[in-house]
Amino acid sequence: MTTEKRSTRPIPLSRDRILRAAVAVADKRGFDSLSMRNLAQELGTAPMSLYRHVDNKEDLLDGMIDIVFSEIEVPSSGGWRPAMRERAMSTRKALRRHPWAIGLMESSKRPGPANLAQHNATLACLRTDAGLSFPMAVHAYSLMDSYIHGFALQEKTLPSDIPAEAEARKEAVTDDDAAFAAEFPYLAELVVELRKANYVFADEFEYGLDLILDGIEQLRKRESTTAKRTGKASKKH
Amino acid sequence: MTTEKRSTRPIPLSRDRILRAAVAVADKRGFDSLSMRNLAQELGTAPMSLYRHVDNKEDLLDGMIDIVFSEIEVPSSGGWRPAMRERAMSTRKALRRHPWAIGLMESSKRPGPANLAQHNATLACLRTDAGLSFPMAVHAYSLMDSYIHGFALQEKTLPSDIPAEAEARKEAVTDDDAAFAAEFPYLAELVVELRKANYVFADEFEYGLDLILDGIEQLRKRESTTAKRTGKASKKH
DNA sequence: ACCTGAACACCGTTCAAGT
DNA sequence: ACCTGAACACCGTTCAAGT
Repeated sequence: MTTEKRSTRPIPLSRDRILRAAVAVADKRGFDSLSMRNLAQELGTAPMSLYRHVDNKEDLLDGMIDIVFSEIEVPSSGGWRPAMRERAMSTRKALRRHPWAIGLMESSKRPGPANLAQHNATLACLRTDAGLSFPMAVHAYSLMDSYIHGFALQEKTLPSDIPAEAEARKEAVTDDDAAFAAEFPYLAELVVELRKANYVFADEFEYGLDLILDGIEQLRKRESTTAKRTGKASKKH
Repeated sequence: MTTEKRSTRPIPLSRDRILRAAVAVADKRGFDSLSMRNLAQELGTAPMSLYRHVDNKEDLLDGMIDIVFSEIEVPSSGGWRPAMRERAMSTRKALRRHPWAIGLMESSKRPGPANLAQHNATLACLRTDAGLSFPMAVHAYSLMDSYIHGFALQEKTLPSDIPAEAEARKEAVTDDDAAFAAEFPYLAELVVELRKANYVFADEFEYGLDLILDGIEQLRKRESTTAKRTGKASKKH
């Protein structure tokens, strides 16, 4: 009897359950098809029932975004470089799982607890483990996150693993193959070369990431030698 | 009389006029408030009249995006580095003017002529002026565009010129200032330091850009010495 | 007091009725 | 043949009517 009752009204609605369902819908059916009505149906309730646990759709999105942040590994100890590298890889993986979050993670007017914890831990890593001055830590942070989110953005909309140009050309072919090659010779080369090399854009990520980490490493060295030269005045900045 | 007639039916509708009006609406009133109905009203026509010049809303967006591409300076000759730098700055400026374009420029399934010309010229610059091998040119391209678009993405949604954390903290203050500083000490430091330094996020762009250009410069050097060592075999790759 | 169906002001797009 | 108003299937959210 208790079982029967449970099957009729399975699980009580809660903010957490709503948020997780919303993430699942956005992942599975795409962000555009996530609507309050749609979500309510998924949960077996009326659309208006959601508004008891969620202020409005913006609030719903804020909650969803913090779930994504909670899936990103906080930079561990054991050297700033592997820690920052791991964080970058983890962020990219999370954004691959939840591509709809890419435009939204930077905005969120009232960042959730996971968001704050993630940012705090990353700053701690750059300041303490990497030993960067405050302005340098901000430079490094901005640079890395721009790259990570920008890469995720490019990756999101690439039709397959072959860049958009390849697709473009495939359509242009119907018009005039030779004319395309004449007008855009370097794009034509791109298509041929990428196909020849069995290119996968996804592999590009680590290449750029390591180049950036090298650059930050250079900053560190430059800064620590300056610090030695100018004495403890450097600690101020 | 002719004047009177012209004032009643001012300018005939055209694809170009529709696209420019759409860009203006998105710039001025925000992307979310750009609707076919809204746009038609702006142009003084019925919503359905637009469909004579535009397949659907997706087609409209494709056209708008190519207008943005047309505003980006094609990399000029005179050294790969200033050329690529100029292109980056120009792209960032265009994305600042049209923030709604950020998520969309990478996607566009059928890239427009300005898009193709821009990509072709950039590849030409990397291959010919910078003298990079094909795979290295792709690395450099992916890296730069990830950074540029990622930065634009961060910049778009930052409430003011002060990072989101500052705003977050401002709200957290109402709760408990000391508790926030205890839980997120590095974020608390961030807020204090940024305010002290009169920090403007916009200035961050060139710092990261130059670090990346330095990295690409390194790649070039490494590649040209390898080329010397291994002879013309390097030309193959 | 709590919950929620109907209603409102919007969408993009189809389609048939008007010229 | 061309153009376009009404209509359709959707939105997020308000609000008053139901319990």
